[in-house]
Amino acid sequence: MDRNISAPPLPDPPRRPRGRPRKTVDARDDGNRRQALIRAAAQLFHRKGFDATSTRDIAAAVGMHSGSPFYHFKSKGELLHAVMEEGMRAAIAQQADALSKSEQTTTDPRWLLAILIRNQFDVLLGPGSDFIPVMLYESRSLNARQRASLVQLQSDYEAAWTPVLEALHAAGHLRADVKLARLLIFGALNWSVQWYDARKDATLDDLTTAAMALFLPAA
Amino acid sequence: MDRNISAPPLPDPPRRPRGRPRKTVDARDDGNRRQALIRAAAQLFHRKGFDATSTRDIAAAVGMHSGSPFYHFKSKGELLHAVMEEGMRAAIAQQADALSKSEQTTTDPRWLLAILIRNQFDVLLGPGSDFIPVMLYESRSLNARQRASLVQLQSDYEAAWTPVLEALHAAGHLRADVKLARLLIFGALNWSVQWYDARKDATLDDLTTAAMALFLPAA
DNA sequence: CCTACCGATCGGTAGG
DNA sequence: CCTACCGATCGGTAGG
Repeated sequence: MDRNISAPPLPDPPRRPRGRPRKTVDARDDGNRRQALIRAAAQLFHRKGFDATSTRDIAAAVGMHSGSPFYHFKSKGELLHAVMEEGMRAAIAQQADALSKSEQTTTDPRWLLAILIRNQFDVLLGPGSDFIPVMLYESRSLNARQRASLVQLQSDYEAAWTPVLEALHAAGHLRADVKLARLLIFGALNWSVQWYDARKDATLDDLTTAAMALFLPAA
Repeated sequence: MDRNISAPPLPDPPRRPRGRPRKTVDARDDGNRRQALIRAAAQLFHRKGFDATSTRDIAAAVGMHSGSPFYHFKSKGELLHAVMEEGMRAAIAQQADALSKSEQTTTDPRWLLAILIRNQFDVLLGPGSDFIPVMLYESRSLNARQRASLVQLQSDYEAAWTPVLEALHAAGHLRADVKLARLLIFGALNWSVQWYDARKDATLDDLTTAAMALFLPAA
C-alpha cells in the first residue's frame, strides 16, 4: 500500500496458490475462471484501487499467468465494468428481496426506510462486499460507454427509495426536499466504507439505528 | 479521462503556456514555483485522481520540464501530502473564521451547525476547492508516515463539531449517538463532491437548508 | 490458457 | 530548473 516505496520485482509466472490441484487435462473451465477473475478483481480494486492494481496482480490471485486475463476480458477496463455490473445486479436483487419480505408485514414507510438502510449497510460493509464499494469509488476509471451502461442499473436501485421518501415527506416525517434528501442519505451511508471497522465499531444494526435517529424525528 | 484509449505521445519538453514571459535571469523564484506546483497538482489530482496524473502532467501545467518538480518535492507522494496539508490548514482557518463571526450573535447550536455545514459545502464545492476533495478521496495513496502527519489536522477540524453536536443532543434536537451522527453527517456532506453540479443543481445555501431539514426536527 | 514478447509510460536521478 | 537519461512496470498481443 505504500506506493512511495517500490516493491521487489516478482518473476512473471507466479506459482499457483499452494494446494490448488492442477487440472489433469486443461485448466479452462470457462464461466468458472471468468467468475474467479471478477471476484479477485473486486477484492483487489477495493483494497488497492483500480490504478494501483495490475492485471498481473489479478492473474496471480487466481493462479493464472500474466497474459491470461485477456483471454476472458478485452481490457482491464472491461474487467472493472464486469465487477460493477455484477455488483449492481446482486445489490438490486438483494434489495428487492429484503423489501418483499417486509412488505408482507407492514407498509409504514419508516419501517421500509429502515429496511433499505440496513440492506445498504449490508451491501456496503457486509461479508464479501467488495463490488459496490468498487462501483462507488472507481467509476472515474470507466470510459463513457461503460459508465452509461451502468446508469440504468443505478436508477433501478434508487427507484426503490423514492416512493418511500415521498411517503415520509407526505406524512411529515421528512422535511427536506426529497431528491436532495436521497442524495444526502446515500452519502451518509456510502461514506461508511471510508471509516467503518467491523472489529472496533458498532454493528450494522447499530449503524442503522443511528441513521434512522438522525434522519427521522422521534417515532 | 478515457483511460482505455491511449493518448498520443507528447514530446517531453512541453512548450510553456502562451503568454508566460521568460524570466530574463533565472526561472527560479522559490516559494512561488512551489506554490504553483501545489495548486496545479491539487487541480489535476482532483480531476483525474492521483494515480492517473503523471508528474509530467503537473510539470507541464506550470510550464516546467519533466524532471523539475523533483527539485521542489522529493517524490510525487510528498507533493500529494503537501496538497492535503495546505488544504487542511486553509479549511481549519476558514472554519474558525466562520464560527468566530457568528458566535458574536448567537450560541444556538442549531445555528452553529448551519454555519459549520455551510462552510463545509464551501470548502468542498466552492470556487478553487480542489484541496479537500483530494484529501478525502486520495488518502489511500499516502504512506503511513504521511497519513499520520495529517491526523492531528483532521481532528482539529472535527473538534469544532463535537461540542455543537453534543449541545444539540442535550437539547433534544439530535437523537442519534453523537459520534456516529458526526460520521454520518460528514458522509452526507462529503459525498456531495460526487454528484454536485453547480450548473444544474441547487445552490450551496439550498444544500445547507436541505441538510439542516434532514438532520434536525422542525425548528 | 501459456509463452514470449513489445511499445509506452512513469517516477526519479546525475550533473550542470 | 533544464538536459538527458535509466530501470521498472504496465496493459496488451501473436501464436500456439
